Amino acid sequence: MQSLEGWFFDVYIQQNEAILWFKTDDNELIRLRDRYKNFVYVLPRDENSKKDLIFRLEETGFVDNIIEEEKKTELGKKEKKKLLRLEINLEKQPKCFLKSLEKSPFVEKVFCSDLRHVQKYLFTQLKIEPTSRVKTEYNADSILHVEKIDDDKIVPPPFKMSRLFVEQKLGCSSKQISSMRIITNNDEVVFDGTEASIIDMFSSYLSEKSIDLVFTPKCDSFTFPFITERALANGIIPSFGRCSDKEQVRKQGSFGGRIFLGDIFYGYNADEWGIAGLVERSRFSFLPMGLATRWKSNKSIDSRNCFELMERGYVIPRENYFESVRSLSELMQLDRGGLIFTPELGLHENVGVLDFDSQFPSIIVKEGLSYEIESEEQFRLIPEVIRPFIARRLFLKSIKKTLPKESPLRKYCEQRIEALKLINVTQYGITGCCWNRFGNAKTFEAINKASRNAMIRAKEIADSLGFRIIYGDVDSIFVSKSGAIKRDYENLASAIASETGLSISLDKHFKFIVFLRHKNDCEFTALKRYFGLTYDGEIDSRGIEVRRDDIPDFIKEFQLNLISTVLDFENANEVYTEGIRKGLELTNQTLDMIRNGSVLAERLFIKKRIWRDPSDYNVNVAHSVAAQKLISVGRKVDTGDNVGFLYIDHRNPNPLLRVEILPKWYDKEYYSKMIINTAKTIFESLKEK
DNA sequence: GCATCCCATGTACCT
DNA sequence: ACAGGTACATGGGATGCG
Repeated sequence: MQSLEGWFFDVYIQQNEAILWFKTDDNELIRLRDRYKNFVYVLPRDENSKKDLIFRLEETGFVDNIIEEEKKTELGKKEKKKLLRLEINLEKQPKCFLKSLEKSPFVEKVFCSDLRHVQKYLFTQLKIEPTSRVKTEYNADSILHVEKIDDDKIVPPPFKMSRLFVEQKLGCSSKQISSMRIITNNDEVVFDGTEASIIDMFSSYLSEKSIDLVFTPKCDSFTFPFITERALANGIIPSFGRCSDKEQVRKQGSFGGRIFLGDIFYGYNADEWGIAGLVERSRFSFLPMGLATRWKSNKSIDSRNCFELMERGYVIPRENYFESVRSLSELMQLDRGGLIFTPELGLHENVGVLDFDSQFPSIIVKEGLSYEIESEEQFRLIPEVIRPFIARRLFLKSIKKTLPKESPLRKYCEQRIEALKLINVTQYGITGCCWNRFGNAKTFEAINKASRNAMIRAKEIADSLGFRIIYGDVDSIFVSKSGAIKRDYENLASAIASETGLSISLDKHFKFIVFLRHKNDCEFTALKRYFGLTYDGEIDSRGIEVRRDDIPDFIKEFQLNLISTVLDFENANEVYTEGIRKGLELTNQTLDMIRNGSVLAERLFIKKRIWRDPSDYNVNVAHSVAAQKLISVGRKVDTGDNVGFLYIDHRNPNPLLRVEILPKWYDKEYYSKMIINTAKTIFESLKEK
């Protein structure tokens, strides 16, 4: 018998076996095997059907074993039902068999049939989350025992990740690889030459550097199929794993000891720090990293839900996409989302921003809100699932405070916090979602209602203590009281916290904050748009040009400078007089730069995302024209890609001549207007009073 | 023929 | 396949005016 201590790196199912990879503390990857038997549960229509069913199942040869078990079949119901557990032989490719089972007249319902094998193995056999720290005992290459070891370190497991970028040859009729660029931590290598040599160098690189994770944009939809196809075209049999296990990349990116990650990195980044966040997501969702980067919120949370339920004796119903039909009157009184308090236009001084911490997750836990609203049991799924992850996030937040700024440890910590934040908050989003197999619109509405009540309560308390509500959006309130200091706002937060039972704290303390005029409807104040200066000297803003990725760098930099120029004074009066005067000066200087052509065209690039196939735009909008131009020079553009362009002649009657994808010159009039609009954002709600 | 208004389209942002 | 709420620029047709 041998044993190892290290990290549970990956797992996939091959035939009737689970293949597990561990990374030891000596940086060695070890491949071990474990038995795995696929199974589903069946509820027969009645006693007679059961006998018929068992008889017929034994004849098919798909089923190795039939066991009668008592299981809970419905969330929130105590009742257990007698089910048949069918153990299915995977070598016979039982897909059609499962379909016929669902349709069989003897069968009332089939359970656990739409879980992946790897999920069934993890949830019912191994019961350890991928990426966990483990101690493993094994004999030859067969697993005897795996045990989880607590891991509360901030540093993630030492998985080595490379980022891969594949470039295509332009202008060729058959697409070919022109080069590959690989970045591992701070080392960058570029491979070029013949396709065969590039692919060869890539494979060698992976094994020589002992890379564990490969991240490449559009892995499944483009990059991976592309390099595989090009390898084959060059007579190379693609091998990018550490062993010759059957290719699994299409399903979950597992390649025998190496994982090609998908491109979902919500709340964290696909960089050297991002592994910490990825590990959190993988552990939460109880999925190997390949799936954790491919499955979006609904499926990831569903995965954790299924694990928790199976642990408690439930079987998993099939997803069904039919939401119960609602009458018009029901739809009319549907509970809407969060509450917004409309702000007063213009400049405010001394404003405190109080934020409920993780408002929706906290409400779910505090009120015990879950899919099973009228449950017969104590157990509530969503609170049970969220609670430990709220606690973990709070723990990490407290650690973060002790870590020096810019330190690697702090970055790891932040990534973990971000990943958990996203998981926790999307729990709310999926409660009423029709793709959620447990979804329940009433639950969604109950959470909304509780959120609004908390806001209303917060407002009442603030009012009663003499604070003025300046603005509020879903889980934050902006309040002011003349002469109030930081301490007063903190006390208000405590008062609200003890009244509502929800944690709330002072997030920012603005010296000046400006709420803006609605540009389309200028009688009103715009929501979700403001800028201001805190007592710490930080500029903060929402919604305006500086916050937008489709605004050129030059413009954003100008607006940021403008805000500091205007607000950098002791009192409101000075802002209205000196601030505005200096701001106008800056605006005119900047306009001159645009008009005399001294701004680099590169700095005026506009970046927009393409949300549909470039060919089916109805209108010749600038970014669609830019996409068409990129395609015409051989570049690949699909939905989700960013296109960069700049206006060269925005009034040209031919939409194709308005924009250009290469920086040559720019339309001075267009960008002057942009500067003016950007300045207007700052000035227009300031000028009166 | 031109300016102006309104509306649909399309994208991005906020929590 | 996470939600709802919101702002805004742009293009293009309809409308009005001379």
